[in-house]
Order: sequence, then structure tokens, then C-alpha cells
Amino acid sequence: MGSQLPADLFARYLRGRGHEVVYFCATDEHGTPAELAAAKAGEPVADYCARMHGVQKALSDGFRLSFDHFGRSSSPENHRLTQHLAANLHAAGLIEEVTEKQVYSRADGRFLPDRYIEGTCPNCGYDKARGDQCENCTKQLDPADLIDPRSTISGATDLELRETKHLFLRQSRMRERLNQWIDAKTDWPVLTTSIARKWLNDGDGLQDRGITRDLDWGIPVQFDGAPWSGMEGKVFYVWFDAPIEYIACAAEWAAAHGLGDTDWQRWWRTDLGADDVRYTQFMGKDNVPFHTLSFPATLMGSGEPWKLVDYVKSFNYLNYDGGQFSTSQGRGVFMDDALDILPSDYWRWWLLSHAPESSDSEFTWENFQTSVNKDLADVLGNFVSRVTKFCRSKFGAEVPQGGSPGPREEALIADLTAKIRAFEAHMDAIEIRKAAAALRAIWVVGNEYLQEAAPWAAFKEDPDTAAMQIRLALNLIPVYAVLSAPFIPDAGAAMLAAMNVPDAGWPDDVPAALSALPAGHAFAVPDVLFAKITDAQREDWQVRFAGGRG
RNA sequence: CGCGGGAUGGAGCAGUCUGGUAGCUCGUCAGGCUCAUAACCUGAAGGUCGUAGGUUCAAAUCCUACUCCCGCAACCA
Repeated sequence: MGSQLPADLFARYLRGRGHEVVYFCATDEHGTPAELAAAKAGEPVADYCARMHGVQKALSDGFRLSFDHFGRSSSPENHRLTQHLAANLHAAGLIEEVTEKQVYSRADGRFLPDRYIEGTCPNCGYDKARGDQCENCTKQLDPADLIDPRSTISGATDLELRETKHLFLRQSRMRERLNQWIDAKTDWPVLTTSIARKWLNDGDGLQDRGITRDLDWGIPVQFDGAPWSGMEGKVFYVWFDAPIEYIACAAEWAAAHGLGDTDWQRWWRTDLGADDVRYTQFMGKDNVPFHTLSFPATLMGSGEPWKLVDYVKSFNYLNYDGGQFSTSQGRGVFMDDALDILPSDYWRWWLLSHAPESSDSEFTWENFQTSVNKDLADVLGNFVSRVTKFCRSKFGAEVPQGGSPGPREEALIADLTAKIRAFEAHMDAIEIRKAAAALRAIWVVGNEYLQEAAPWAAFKEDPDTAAMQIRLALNLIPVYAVLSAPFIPDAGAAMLAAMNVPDAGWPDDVPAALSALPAGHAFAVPDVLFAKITDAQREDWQVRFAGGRG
């Protein structure tokens, strides 16, 4: 959710500005966790992943994520492309076979990644130390150091070290090239480049990385479908194939829409039209190394002209009321819960206006309630309500005629124009919190104008002037709808529907946009756009999602 | 000396790159308005910018040391 929402915001904004946009997202279906979750659910892993993809799709629809295609990393397209790129890398001498020893559990019938091994810490005696590190004394460990090691999957203790062969991506050979590439990205967020630089230069520099695993579920290690000697029964590592799905997803999208290869390749191949594409990725900070180093290394090393990312927007973490979200403890609001209790716009607004851009941020119910009630209900919702209701009671449910604008209206337009340009600048820079604040300031302008113009007072002496003022205020509503839609699409649509405006363009020309609704244009007073969150609701949810429900 | 991010009025944040009267939202207090979802608008109080030094005519902003919080530390995705 954390990075999909900002991506959706940006995609909607760019579409609103008239750009051609494709917005892709996919489920990353491979890896040990997927296999274990499937086993726990008692389902074949392929079925489990298909089902979860459906669940994710329903949730993302619920949050109004406007993907052009929601792909799966297990798609045939991704199988083909992943194997193809691996073959290219091999041909370029960038893949190396390494034999190493890993912990194998006979009872589980699988190799165990470090985190799935638990035992007693040789350093402090803590009996639940993980294979990679002891949580108690923070000492880094090797699984072989643990006393009485056991599998966290089954509790089995018959663990042994077994030799196994894996492919490594020789990213160390691309260190200089990656360094130069990152150095050129002077406009990237500090968070993004600092993480990338750390991996590039810390210690011995960028390390080669294993890109295969001993698992059943995944993309088989083969040369475009032909056997890869010594790699039988092995699959590519999720972090090798998952980013490749970004490309494969475009192919899935084209196939799903009856388009040809050239239609997706023009987004991805710089030799086939992708030169003018601007490619932006959104992710949590934990994913930065894969997107700034491993995946670019894969594409660069392939020797083919794949489009590289232009901008990587990374986020810190969102915490829940003093700690981390915890699925196992039922601590925190999760996507399905969230949509059960409130419309998606509420969540979109809070999550976007509090996006953890500069540091981790924290969700608290008090903050959520205040933020949503003030911004959405009091400032925006109430503006729409007061304008439409006033007009209906004094002039009827259509845009009134008469009167002509004066200095106050000119000042409003000038103020609004400046604020809209500021909003656009923040959106262009993907400064999400600043954009949210700028948008809110635009909403406030409407209330300020009404307060100053006081059409309710003017109506008594000079109905024509009141009509002109209300006409202008009514015209603000579609403008607000269009500007706000990237953040709160449902409310934007509701506002346009109430104003009986089938489609409104981006207000590049503010004076024109504010006279788009002519006198006589019929509208409807919308239902309350945003019902406020009551104290009782908030208290109920605080208890319900506090955790410890087991 | 492991690495990175953060520390700014009661709360949440901007400002730090390109030193020069400390800004925004919420909350609080006072006033206004009455069209509206007990909403809206205006004004005020409240901070010397984690700590200690240093550079400078001038530092939240540059330098040094330190403290605290969060995350990472590479076959965990």
C-alpha cells in the first residue's frame, strides 16, 4: 500500500495533465514465504498464488488503484523474459557458478534460509536467536554457530550442511558503471541514493549476488527453455525475476488488450521508441538496493537496450501507534479492515498527506480522525455543501445569471492561479506531502472567498452580485474535483457528477475553467461528501485494532 | 570508530544543499460570520531550532565531538 498509493497518485496526476501513461503493478509470487504460506493454507502453491492475486486485485480496486495492468511474476511472459535475460548475462560472462554449503532440513525437505533457523545464541545464551542474527544481543551469527539449531518451519532438528550449486550475478563487475549511473541521478531523493551508495561502496563494495534457489516454485533455471547443466530443479531467486516482471507485465498488458509486441516495446526498448519515456518507480526503502543496483545491473549486463529507471521515489516506513504493524498480532489496520470501516478516499488522503518521505511516520487514530475531519469534511466537503445549498435555496438548482466580476474576483483568480501552479510544481517533483498541503490551501481559498464576498449579505441588497459570486463559487467545484481526483478519486467523481459535468480538463487556464459552467446549467446538491469520523467510532477502532487478538 | 535517515513552539511537519529578522497544519485562547457537515473566516499566545564546542559581522542552516530514536547490516523478501 505504501508505495502503490503514491504511484497511483502520480499516474492519475499525469493522466490529468494529458500525458500518455502506463501504470503497472504485479504480485511477486515466488520465494520461500509464498511456499510456506501455501502449505499452511493447505493449497498447492500455484493455486494459492492465483487466489492471492485475486484477493490483492480486489483490494487494489477497493483503493481505486488505477493500474493499466496488474500482473503476476509467475506469468509465462515473465518466465520467458527472465530466462532470456539470464542467458544473455551468461553469454556476457556476468554469471558465475558457485558451490556453497547451506543448511538443509531433511524433515522439511528443503534448504533453509538463515531466518528460518533458530537456536541458542553462542554469545548470550538467548534461545530464540535466528540464523542471521541474535535479536537479544544483536550479534551477527552464522547458522553453523547456533547451539541446538532447529527449523522454524517444522521445529525439526535434523539439520545438516549440504553442498549446493548456485548462479551468482557478478554485479561487482558493474560497480563502476552503476556508480556513474547513480552519480548522474542528482535529483533523486537522498534516501534512494544514500542506500544505493552504501551498497556500492560500503566495505568491499558491491557484492556478487546469488540469483538462484533450491525451491520447487519459481522460474526454472534454463536457457530460454533449454536445460542449463547443473541447474536442474533450481529456480531463479525472487529478487532476480520480480523486477523483470515490470517488463513482462507490459507484455501481459499488451496481450490482454489485443496489442502487439511493438505496443509494449515502445515503453521499454530505447531502440523501439522508449527514448522519450520517463520511467518512475515507487517503493519502500527496503527495496531500494534491488531497484537501483541489481535490476539495472541485469538490464545493463544483458547487452540489450532496455529502458532504465529515471526516478526512484522511495519511502520510509509507516508505523502504527507506537510500533510496527503486526499481522501476527493483529496490530494495526490492514487493507481489508480499512475498506470495511471507511471509504477509500479517507485512507488515501491520510496516507498520501502523511507519506513517510523524510522519515518514518506513524499512524494514530487521533491524527487520522483530525486530519480527515478537518481537511476533507470541514474544508472541502463543507465548501461544496454550503455553495450548492445556498444556491439552491436562493436561486434554484442551476447556475444563476447576472452580475459581473470585480476586483475581488480578479484577486481570487490570481491567488488561485498561483496556488495551482505551486501544487503542480510539487506534484511534478513528487513531493507528496507538500502537494497535499498545497491542494488543501487551494480548497481553503474557496472558503476565504465566500467569507469575504458574503453572498448571503449581498443577496439582500444586490441579488445580481450575489448571483455572480455564487456562479463563481459553483465553478470552483469542478476545478477542485479535477485537482483533487488524484488524491481522492471517488469524491472527485462525485463532485463532477453533482455538477453535471461529464468531463472537465485540467485548469491550465484558470479564468476559463472558472467560467466553464454557464448560467442556467443545472446541478444537484450532492450528498454529504465526507461524513465525519465520530469520537465513538475512533475509540471503537482504537480498541479493535490494538492487537492481541491472536 | 559498521552504514543511512531523523531530532525545529503541546502534536505532526517545512525550512538546512545556495548562512542574514523561525514558517505551515492541528490543538489552545479571543473575535467575526451565520450560507454550510456545531462548520467557515480573522487575530493572538506559544519555539532560539537534540547536547557541547568551533568558523563567521551573522548559523536551525557550515565544521567537530557527543546523545537519543528508527531502519539496514547483503542467499529475508
